[in-house]
Amino acid sequence: MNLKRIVPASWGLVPNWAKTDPESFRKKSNTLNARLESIFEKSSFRDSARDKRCLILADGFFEPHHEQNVSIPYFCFQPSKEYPKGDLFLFAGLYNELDSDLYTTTILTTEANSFFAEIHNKKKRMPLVLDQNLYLDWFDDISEQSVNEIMATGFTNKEFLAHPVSRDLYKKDVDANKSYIIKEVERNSLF
DNA sequence: CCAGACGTTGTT
DNA sequence: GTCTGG
DNA sequence: CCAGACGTTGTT
DNA sequence: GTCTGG
Repeated sequence: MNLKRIVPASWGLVPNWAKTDPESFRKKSNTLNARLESIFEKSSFRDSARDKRCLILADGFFEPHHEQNVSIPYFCFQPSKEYPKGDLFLFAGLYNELDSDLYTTTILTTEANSFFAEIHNKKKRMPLVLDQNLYLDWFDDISEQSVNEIMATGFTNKEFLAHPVSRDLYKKDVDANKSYIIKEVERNSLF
């Protein structure tokens, strides 16, 4: 049985071979996300895909919705009875240890399901939000095949909601956690 | 073969 | 360290 | 996203 | 026209 614990990690996985100079690695390579279709092939992710899988806590995220050549950010969240404005969920991700107790991490992305394809209608990708029933399996010492199986089928069945938010989100240095940012904006919404 | 990348997303 | 690109 | 390529082979 | 690279 693996030990699981919640630890802080910096966003942007740094693989072992780049540990000597993480800053220059991150300048050249954006590892904020990893396409799950290729994590076992990419040199930056392969080692972590084998034995450093993790889950990342969140209560919402933004996806761009394109309409008439303009991008409108949508706040996506998972309401529950207890937390109608957005309950916690877990992204499937990979991590690596830079130094003792200093971690870096990345969030897996996959082809959007029908709900997220309507929102993220250009690239049609979405983060892999893992089904509760697979949290433990994800940490196990499992084969590449099993990992692929979990990734292919493991997106949560719980309902997501989404609403448009201010384009201020795209301004430099804006704090996406400010309440006005996640507030729904008035517009002729598709949803 | 050797040099260079190694990654994803899409606003300003 | 290993793969990709020229 | 926009600018630029759009092709193949593999030695010293 | 479409893909690739930055």
